Amino acid sequence: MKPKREKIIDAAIDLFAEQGFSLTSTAEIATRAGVAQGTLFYHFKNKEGILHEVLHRLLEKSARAYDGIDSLSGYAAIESLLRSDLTIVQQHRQEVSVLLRDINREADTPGNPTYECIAAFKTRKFELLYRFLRQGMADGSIRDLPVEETAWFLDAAFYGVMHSKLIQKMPGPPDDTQAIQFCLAPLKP
Amino acid sequence: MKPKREKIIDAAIDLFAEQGFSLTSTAEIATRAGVAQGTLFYHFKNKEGILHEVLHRLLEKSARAYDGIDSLSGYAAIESLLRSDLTIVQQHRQEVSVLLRDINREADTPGNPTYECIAAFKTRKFELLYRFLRQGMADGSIRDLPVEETAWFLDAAFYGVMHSKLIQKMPGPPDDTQAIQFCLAPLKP
Amino acid sequence: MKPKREKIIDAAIDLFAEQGFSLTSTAEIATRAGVAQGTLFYHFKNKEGILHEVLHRLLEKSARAYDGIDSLSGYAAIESLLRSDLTIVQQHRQEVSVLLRDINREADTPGNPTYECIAAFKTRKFELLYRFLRQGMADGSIRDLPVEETAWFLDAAFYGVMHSKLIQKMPGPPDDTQAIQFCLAPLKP
Amino acid sequence: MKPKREKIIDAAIDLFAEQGFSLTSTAEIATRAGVAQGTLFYHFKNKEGILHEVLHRLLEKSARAYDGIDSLSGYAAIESLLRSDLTIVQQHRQEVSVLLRDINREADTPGNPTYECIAAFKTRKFELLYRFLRQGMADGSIRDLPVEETAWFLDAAFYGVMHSKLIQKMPGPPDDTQAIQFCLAPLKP
DNA sequence: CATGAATGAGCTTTCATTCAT
DNA sequence: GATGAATGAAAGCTCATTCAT
Repeated sequence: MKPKREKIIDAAIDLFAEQGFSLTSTAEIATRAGVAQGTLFYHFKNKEGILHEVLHRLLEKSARAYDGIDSLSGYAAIESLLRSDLTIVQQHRQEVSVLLRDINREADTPGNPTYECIAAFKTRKFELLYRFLRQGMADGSIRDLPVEETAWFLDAAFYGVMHSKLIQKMPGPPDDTQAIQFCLAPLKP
Repeated sequence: MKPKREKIIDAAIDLFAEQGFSLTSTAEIATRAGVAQGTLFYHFKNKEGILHEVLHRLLEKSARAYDGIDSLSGYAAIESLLRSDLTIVQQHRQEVSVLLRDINREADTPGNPTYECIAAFKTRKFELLYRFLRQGMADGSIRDLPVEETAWFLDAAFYGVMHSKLIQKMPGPPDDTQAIQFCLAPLKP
Repeated sequence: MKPKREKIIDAAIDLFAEQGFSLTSTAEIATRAGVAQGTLFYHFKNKEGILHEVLHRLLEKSARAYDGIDSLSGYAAIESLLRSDLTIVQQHRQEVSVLLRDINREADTPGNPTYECIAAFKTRKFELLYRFLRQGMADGSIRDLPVEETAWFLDAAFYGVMHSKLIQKMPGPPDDTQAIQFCLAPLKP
Repeated sequence: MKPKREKIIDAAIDLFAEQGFSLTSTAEIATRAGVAQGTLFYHFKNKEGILHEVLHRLLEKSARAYDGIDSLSGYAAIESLLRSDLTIVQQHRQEVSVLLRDINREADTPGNPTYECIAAFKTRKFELLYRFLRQGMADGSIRDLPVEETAWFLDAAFYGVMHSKLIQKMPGPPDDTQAIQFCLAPLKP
């Protein structure tokens, strides 16, 4: 049988994804996981600790997935980066939903470990976006644009697309490939 | 002096925008508004009722602002629509922050009046997007694209841009005009 | 009918005196006071706040009672001071029990308002003890002794006597007058 | 290496002395002792059991130390008895702190083994005090006083002195010899 | 001997809401 | 119109203790 620690995480992911962090009670998590309330606090420091573990795992994996991207045209690298994110989303719909819901969450203040976790990931992502954008402008695969603002838009648009799809569940979304093409449209020379 | 009802709404807007709905207590609203706790429930059915009024006013105004848009090329109409939203954002930063924070909020379920309010606005917005996109493809100002998916993207990207700016407060955002150009890039023939 | 705030304090005094602060639950206080649990936290910031009010009132009264002492021989002044304390004890057995029990209590750390309250009282008491001891040595009613150490002993011995009587409930205590004579024995010329 | 049982007791003594019994958790004891939580309950029936062992050892030793006192003037015997206690305090500051803190503790009710332990020690101590006081009054080294009340005061004053010094940590204490002289002052003929 | 995962009763506190005035 | 005292359900969390290994 799965260890109880994992059962807690699984239950929490589902509940956080459906209802958000603050509307999910620890009692609910315990019930869904099939463990006693106290067991949550044996395995995790507090409720926040469960969220942290979920997001930490997700962001670690996301960041590692960026490592493979390389030696392409700048445009193709950007495209790969978005595809990499998309793959994570497909594999971890629920966890990503948790992230999207609670990225701008309560107590999400510098010093908070989860905040730092997210900030570190964002920093890494923007480093790559900057590098690839510059590379693309050099190799001609991307047209001339202000690097910082463009990276900002790519991140924001991708966030919006994922949020509309996973959280707001707006009907009639484009398929993933097309969504990426839309986001990348401003880069085309 | 301002009627207490308005003072409550003003207080609630600020607090919801800063902290989100669920982290703001009714006691906090009462204190900030300078009224007694009971007064909130004299003027509003419940806490949700305050939020509803805030969002209702905002969405009414946003929808009315769409009325002026007309008789342009399809592309220019879409651009006007986004500019209209942008104007609202500039005039009502705080209220928009509330909307963005809590659009995917607790109890946001069909039947809930606030949900219906948002749904009605979205329906109206998409109607216009569909019409203008078709118009633009007919008049040649927009290249040939699947209407529904494109509208979906425009809405999602705009949401992402506003969220990054107002809620996540990501550094280095493009200015408003450029942000709109980025969103509209896929439409260019 | 007594206001609920007072009923809470009365209930708390009895329970704290019997069981000590940390072994008394807020549920118990509420039940004994005949109010709902939430009512405690409407009237007091937290459980500690109730204790603070109890001790604050007691120490204020004790300190005020010192004001009458004056214009006697040093020895008689010291005696009056101990009698003053004794009168408070007789009038407020339960509250004094709370103080004796929890004077060396949990979280009783500088900065804590209750701690400061007790510290201020002790400072006042020692000021008087010092003054009266010096006066007594000058007027010959007290024999020559190191002032600081003697005051320390008077306070400690009186504490011990009250503790044995009220908390430890040791059998066979001397009557109050005799207890005071015992404490004062070292002062006799 | 020390057996784990002893390491647990050592850890408990320190923690109980610093924080008191009820504010010290078994988890804390286990950590400080470097053993697993379960190990506590292998060696002791429950948390109370650890306290019992600590106090039992201390009181045994204190009582044994009384055995040497004899064949002196009554006054000298009383003085020896207090000195004996003082020696124990010097050798076992921490354990004595535990006793002073928790002598009037939770669940300290007849029937409780720790209570009986303390009661037995007190009985023994008072037997000696009575005997020595009578002896002193007979041999003229102590002036005529009611035996029971005087013994009561000696115990209470000594308790107060130790409490002020070890627990309340009042500044400016007399040295040990002087403290004893103060306590004994009422006995002087 | 010793472990440590697991428990569940109990704790203090928060808070939206009610209602007599 | 407005108040504020009062409520009670529910929250997150602690902790002594048990038990299979």
